[in-house]
Amino acid sequence: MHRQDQSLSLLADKLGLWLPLDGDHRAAIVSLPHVVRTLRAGEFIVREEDRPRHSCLLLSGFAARHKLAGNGARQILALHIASDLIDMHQAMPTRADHNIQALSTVTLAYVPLDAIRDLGARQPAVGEAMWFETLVEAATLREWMLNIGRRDARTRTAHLLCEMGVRLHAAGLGERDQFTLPFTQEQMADALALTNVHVSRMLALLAAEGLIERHNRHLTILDFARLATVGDFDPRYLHLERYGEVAG
Amino acid sequence: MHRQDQSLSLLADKLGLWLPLDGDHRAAIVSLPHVVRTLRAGEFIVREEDRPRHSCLLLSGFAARHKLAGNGARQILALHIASDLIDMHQAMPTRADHNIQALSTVTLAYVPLDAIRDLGARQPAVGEAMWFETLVEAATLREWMLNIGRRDARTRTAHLLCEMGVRLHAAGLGERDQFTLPFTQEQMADALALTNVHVSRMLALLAAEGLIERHNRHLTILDFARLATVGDFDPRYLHLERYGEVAG
DNA sequence: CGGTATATTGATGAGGGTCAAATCCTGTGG
DNA sequence: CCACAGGATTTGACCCTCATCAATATACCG
Repeated sequence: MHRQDQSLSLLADKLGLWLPLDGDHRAAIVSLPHVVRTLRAGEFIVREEDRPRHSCLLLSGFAARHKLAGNGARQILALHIASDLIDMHQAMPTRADHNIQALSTVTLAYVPLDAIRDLGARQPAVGEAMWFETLVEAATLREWMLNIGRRDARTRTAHLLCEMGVRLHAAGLGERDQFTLPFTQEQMADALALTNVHVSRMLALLAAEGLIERHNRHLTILDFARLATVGDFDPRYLHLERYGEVAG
Repeated sequence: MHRQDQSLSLLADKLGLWLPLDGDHRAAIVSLPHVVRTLRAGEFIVREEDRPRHSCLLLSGFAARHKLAGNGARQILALHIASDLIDMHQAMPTRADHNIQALSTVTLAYVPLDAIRDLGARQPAVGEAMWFETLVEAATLREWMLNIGRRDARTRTAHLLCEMGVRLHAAGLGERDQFTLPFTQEQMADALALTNVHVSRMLALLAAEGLIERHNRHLTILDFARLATVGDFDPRYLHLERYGEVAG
C-alpha cells in the first residue's frame, strides 16, 4: 500500500464537489491506503463473477460498466471518466453481476472497502460525500434508462453529448462545449442502445444541423442550449449545481 | 407514530431473506416508529421535486417508479410489490428526480430515515440486510436496462413475466408459475419501453407458443424453464438463491 | 508505408409504432 | 339482475425508425 503519493487528492477534489471538506477531511482521504495500477484498453477492472474487495478511483482514462445479453449484445450501463469512484458501496456479500472494462489505458487507485467504511465512520462528512457520489451514479443510471427507453436516436445521442460535456468539464478534462470524445462509435452505440452505423448517422445529422462540429474525435458543441433542447437534457440529475443554467 | 401494530413484521421477514436475523433483530425492526397510510391507485408516493424524509415499506398493493421524457413519454424504472422497501437510502440532501406512484390501492408504512439510520448503527446485521435490499434493487435496475436496450420485444416481455413470477412468489403473493398480474398492458409497456399494443401482441404470442395461459389478469406460466430461455432470464440478479434453479 | 480498426455511405428490410375500430371486462346504478 | 359507461384489450392496416449488410473511405500505429 503506497501512502506516499498524492493520487487520492483527486478523490478529495471530487468529494469536495458534493460537500465542503476541510483540511482534516482532505488529509484523511489522501492518506487512505491504496495501490495504483495501470491497465490497457480492453482489460477488465471488474469481471462478472468477481467478488471485489476494493473500490477503484479512476485516476486517468475511460471505462465502461456493461452487461451482456444471451444473444451476445452488449449494453453499456455507465461510462466512467477520470475522478469517478467505482463501486464504493458494492460491498456485495455475493458476486458482481456485470463487467467494468477499460476503454483506454487507465490508471486506477485501488482502495480497500474496509478502509472506506472506516473513514466514513470516523469522518461522517466524508462518508456523506461518498454516499452522495453513489446517489448521483444511481440517478445517472435512471436518466439513461429513460434515454434508452423513451427517446429517439437523435435525442438520445444529443443527450449523451451534453452529459459528457458537463461531466468532462466538471472533472477538469475539457471545456463543456469543446472536448475530446474518447469513445468509438460502437461504444457509444452500446451505451445508447443503437448500432454503430446509426450513431454515425446521428452525429452527422447533428453536425449538419449546426449543433456540433467534429474533427476526428474532437468535438465542439456550437450551441449548447439548442443541443440540450434537442437532447431533452436537464442537468439536474448530475447534481452539479453550477451547471444548472443551460444557457450557451 | 403507531408502535402497537405488527405492520413491520413484513419488513423483518423481507430482511430475513437477505441475512439470518435473530429475535432481537426482529424486535428492533418491528418497533421502528412508523405511520401506516392508505393511498388509492394513481396517487403519488413520492413526486419529483419532493424531498422525502421517510422510507416507505409497501405493505400491500403495487407501485411504479417512473420518469417522464420531454415528449410526455413515461419510462417505468421499477415495479414495486408488497414487501418492497422504497428509498431506504435515498437520504438525498437534494430533491427526488423521479416519481413513485401507486398502481393499485396501496398501504404503506412510513418510517423516518433517521430511525432507519439509527437502527443500522445499533444493529449492524440489520443495517447490512437493509443495505443488501438496496443493492438488489440496483441490480434489478441494471438488468432492466439490458432488457430494454438489447433484447427484442418477445424476449423482454418473457423476461418481465419470469421476474414477476419469482418476485411475487418470494414475497408470498402467489406461485412462481401462477399469479395475478396486476398491471395494465399500458403499464407493462412503459416498463418494457414498448407500446400497449405491442405488449398485447407479445402476450398473445407467448400464449400461442404454449408458454403461458391467461384468463383476464390471471397468468399461468406453463413451462417456466422454456419461458426463462425465451426471456434470457437468469434469476441471479434477484439474489434469491432459492430460485437459482430455473427448472420447471 | 502498409495493415488494422474505425467511420462513412448506400440499399434494403424488419421490428415495432401509430391509428382506428371492435370487443371484452368491470363496476355502478337502477 | 340487467343495462350501461368507461376503461382495457385485441385486431388489422399502414408506415417509419432503425437494423442489417456491404462497400468504401479515413484515421491510427507500429
